[in-house]
Amino acid sequence: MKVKVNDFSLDKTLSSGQTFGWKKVGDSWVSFFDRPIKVTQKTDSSLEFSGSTENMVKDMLGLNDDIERIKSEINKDEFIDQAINYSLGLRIVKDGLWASTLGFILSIQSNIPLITRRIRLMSEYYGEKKDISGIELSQFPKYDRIYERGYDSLKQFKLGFRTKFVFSAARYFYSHEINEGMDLEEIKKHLLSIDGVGPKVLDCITLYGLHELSSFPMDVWIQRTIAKYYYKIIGNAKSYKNKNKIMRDYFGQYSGYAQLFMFNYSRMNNSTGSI
DNA sequence: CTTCAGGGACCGG
DNA sequence: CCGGTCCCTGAA
Repeated sequence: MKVKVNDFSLDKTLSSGQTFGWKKVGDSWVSFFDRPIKVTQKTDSSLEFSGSTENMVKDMLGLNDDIERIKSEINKDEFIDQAINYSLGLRIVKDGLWASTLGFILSIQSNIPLITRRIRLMSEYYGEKKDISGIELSQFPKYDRIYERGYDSLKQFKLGFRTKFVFSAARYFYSHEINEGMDLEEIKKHLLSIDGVGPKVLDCITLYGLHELSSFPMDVWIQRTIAKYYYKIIGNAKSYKNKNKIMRDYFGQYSGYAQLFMFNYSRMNNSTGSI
């Protein structure tokens, strides 16, 4: 099936470090969260997909966002204007609660290639395997499998201090009902009670997992960037919470896109974060 | 060989 | 609010 797109780059979107559940095979990208999906960008304005409905695929890839309006709303200054122009085609994904929780716990003190590899190895061990038109896919590791196979099984992935975080998250999802239909504040409360989910990881989960576009995760790169270019509005605010509020008030309801563009832009000159 | 930083969280003071 | 510590990997 085909879908028309504009201002969209599948490569940029899926390799930008916001999602770790997609793999590039040839010219296509494949994922296996709940079901196997294959997406190929044919031209700048056309996408081909299989394995899911059009609306589901568009939802996962941020294609239902009014990108033109978003860009115009967050374009508050010259710096963000540069970041926007540098990030043409980049969208915010929607990975769902569990996938983003696992991904961003694994992202703690790590770089993108390392996170991607951890997810791949875990998928091969925990995930169901399926053969889709010649491509063998392993399912994204599910929390119930992780929990049931136990803590010791996790050690083989050498996650360091993240091992207990991952297990804590798996156990929490296993024994609590959390879903996207719940009130956002209630979801946040659940997530924060997981050992390994702090303010930054929480913001990543709401932004890239739930597609809550007003979230503004602040990693070390964003913190350096705002210290350099936004010191005037940051003032003497120091805590994560205070700086976060200032930036969200500044960029508004689509702050998340400002964050992604800034991250993408700041990562440009960084070798360790390269793909 | 050693050193150091990588999309932080947690704990103690 | 601040500083130390946590585990592992890859680059220098």
